[in-house]
Amino acid sequence: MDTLPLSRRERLKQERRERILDAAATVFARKGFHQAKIREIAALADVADGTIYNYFNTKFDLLIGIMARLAELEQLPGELTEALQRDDARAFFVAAFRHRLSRLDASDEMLRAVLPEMLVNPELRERFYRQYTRRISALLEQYLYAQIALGRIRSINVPLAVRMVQSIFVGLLILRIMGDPEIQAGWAEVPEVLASLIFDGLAVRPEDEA
Amino acid sequence: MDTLPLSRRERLKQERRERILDAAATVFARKGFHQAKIREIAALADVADGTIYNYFNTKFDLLIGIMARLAELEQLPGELTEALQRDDARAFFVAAFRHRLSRLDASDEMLRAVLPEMLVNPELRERFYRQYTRRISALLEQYLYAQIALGRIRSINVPLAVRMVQSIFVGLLILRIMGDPEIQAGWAEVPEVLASLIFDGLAVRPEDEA
Amino acid sequence: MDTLPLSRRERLKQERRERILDAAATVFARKGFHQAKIREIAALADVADGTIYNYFNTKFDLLIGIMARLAELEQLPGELTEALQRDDARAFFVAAFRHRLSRLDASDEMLRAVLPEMLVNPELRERFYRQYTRRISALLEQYLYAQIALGRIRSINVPLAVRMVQSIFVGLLILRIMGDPEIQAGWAEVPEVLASLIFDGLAVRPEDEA
Amino acid sequence: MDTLPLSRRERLKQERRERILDAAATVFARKGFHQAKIREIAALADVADGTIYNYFNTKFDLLIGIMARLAELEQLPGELTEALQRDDARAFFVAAFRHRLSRLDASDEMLRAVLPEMLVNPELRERFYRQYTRRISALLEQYLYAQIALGRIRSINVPLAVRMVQSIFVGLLILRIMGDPEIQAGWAEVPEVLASLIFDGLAVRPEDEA
DNA sequence: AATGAATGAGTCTTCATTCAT
DNA sequence: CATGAATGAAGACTCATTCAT
Repeated sequence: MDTLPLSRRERLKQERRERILDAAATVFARKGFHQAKIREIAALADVADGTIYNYFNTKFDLLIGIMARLAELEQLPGELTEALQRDDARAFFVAAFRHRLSRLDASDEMLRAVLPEMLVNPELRERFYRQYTRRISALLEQYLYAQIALGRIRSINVPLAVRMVQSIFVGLLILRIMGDPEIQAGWAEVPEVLASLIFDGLAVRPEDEA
Repeated sequence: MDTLPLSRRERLKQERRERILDAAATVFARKGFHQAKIREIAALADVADGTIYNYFNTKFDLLIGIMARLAELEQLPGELTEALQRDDARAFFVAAFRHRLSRLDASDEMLRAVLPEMLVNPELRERFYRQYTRRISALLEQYLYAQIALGRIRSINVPLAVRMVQSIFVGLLILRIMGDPEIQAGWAEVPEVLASLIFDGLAVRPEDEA
Repeated sequence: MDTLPLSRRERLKQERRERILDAAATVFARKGFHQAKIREIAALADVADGTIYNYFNTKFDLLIGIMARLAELEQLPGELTEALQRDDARAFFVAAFRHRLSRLDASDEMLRAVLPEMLVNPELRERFYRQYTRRISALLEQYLYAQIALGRIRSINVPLAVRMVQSIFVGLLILRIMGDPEIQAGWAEVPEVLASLIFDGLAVRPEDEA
Repeated sequence: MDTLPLSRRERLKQERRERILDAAATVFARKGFHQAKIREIAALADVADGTIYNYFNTKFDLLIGIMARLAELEQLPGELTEALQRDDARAFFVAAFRHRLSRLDASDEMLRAVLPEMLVNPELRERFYRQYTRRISALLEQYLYAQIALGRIRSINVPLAVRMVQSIFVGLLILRIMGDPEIQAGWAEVPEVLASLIFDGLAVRPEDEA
């Protein structure tokens, strides 16, 4: 966000901070927060143990740092807004799903780092919810309301439907972490199948029977 | 499973084992595996620290024990098989969803205890996947194939669709853990909305427009 | 010592006590006092853990019990007294050495059980010294003085010489515990070589040179 | 061995390591390996408990470290080689015995620390045997063979005789640990009496009778 | 007396954090 | 600021001993 010219020293500090966060995300994702040792993170970031504490007050703050980054990544999806204009509602959904999946991919490591601890730590949980989950919910709600207003999708309990769609993404992430082979093999097809499921529904339609 | 009359001593041991597992699930769910202290679990189970080790070799084995219980709970869903016979496919889905949600409720604490650590521990993950996730997937796949064969739902990529449905439940569980207020408020309506979403789809239907 | 007829019950108790001591000696010898677990001893003695405490107050008392047995074994060596009468002093020494070595063999397990802990525990050490080491020293001193009086061996610092001879046996025991292959291979020849060393000496004698 | 100038930090680390080993040897010698608490060792070495683990991985490794030191002390005995040249075989033996006894004195605490545990722990035993006992045996054997070749001592079963001589030293060490008063009082005379015993033998000689 | 499960004090070891250099 | 060794609090686990049955 800040693109002002920084002094060389400032820039180095910034870089080092990033290196530390990267390392932390990697190690947290690999071993979990509690199994991860500061020493490992320091080694991976190629700094001394103590140096980490010049950038972060506690090990926990590393998690907070990672989460902040995650939130940053959730930029306004200009592409989506564009897609929204298009006529084909189904195509929009496929695009939207694909977009979110790619986001998941991009932040996969960070999510793996943050998620498990979040389930367990109320403070982290609340932060995450405020900075991340709720934002996305709000965004999705807007989309749905808009689509409904445009007459492109049926009227539905929007807040709940949004949670379910979010649930799917969260759940997919977790099934993937769990190593489900079907998910891994079919990852590329997920957006299409998801659209088929959610947009078309499972019900047999008159036209299908035709 | 074994309902033979046990000696008094045997019965007491069985009970104590259960009390310990209950306590472990509660504390794990509340604080997470690593934050949970054996002493807390012992206190809650009203036994001495050492007693726990007469029943479980390590703290980790408590987690395994909880997971085994979870798997046990996944009995054959006789009710579902019944529901399957009914004509109304949509009603079946609502029933099925309601059934699974109630299962989630019943094992909520145990799931909260096991899930976070599972995301982080490969051994646990694999066990859970084998004992729990995969079983449910298989069950769901059977249902879907059967429903398709009966012409009650459209043909679809079954394995992937099943993962998505599972994802929804996993995701709902997690959103609920995260304390999302909409989920909590609308929990009772979830089965219906879910059916509407997945069975009917979001697409505007000709008849809707009528 | 007590050969009075005991009641059946008394006899069973006596036997059980012996079984426990045997088991303790075996396990102590194998793993050392601190590594040995009461449970192992109980298992080997084929009694319950708690039963051991009906016979001995503490684990340490098992060691004391073993030591008492060792002391009992050190009976008056009638054979030696006989040998003492014989003319051939050298033959006497060989016999005496052989006798003591066989004693070592007989109480090998108990010695292995007691010795290491003795080096470390002053109470045990003192007991052992009083009950065992000092007795043997006294016996040996008598022999030596007698032999010197009979003109069969040279005059020498008897107390110190006795300690050295004892040292040899203790040292041999330890080298054997350490698994020295030469000792093990040559064990049978030890008495002869020892006599050659101690009785004849290493010095070249005029008659040897002849 | 390494006498290169070390950085200040390196030197401090070296010193601290030595201090820890010293403290460990003292406490082990006093209480035995299992009775010794890390906390005591740390207190005696004037470091924090955790610091010990910056230098040694386990408590057991302290024992290994002590043993390594013991082995280091067994330098080539230049003095002995000299003594070997002298004509008087008996004087050589006295010198040799005195030398070894002084070695024992020097490493007394370390030996007390290591010996009892060695009798009980196969790994330690084997290490000690390889690094220490066997080396000394080999050295002694060389001496004896050389002396025999020089015609200064009688031909004898060298390997076994060497074990016996070693046994004496081991045994003396143990009798001393046991607090035998004669040994302690006569310690200074031991080399002479030992030479008298082993070199001259106990047998009455013609010249003695003269 | 025998049993064997319950007890809980005791200890090694880990590792986030501090701080002297 | 970077370093990395020192710190010491914390906790899982062991096992001799007790005691209800």
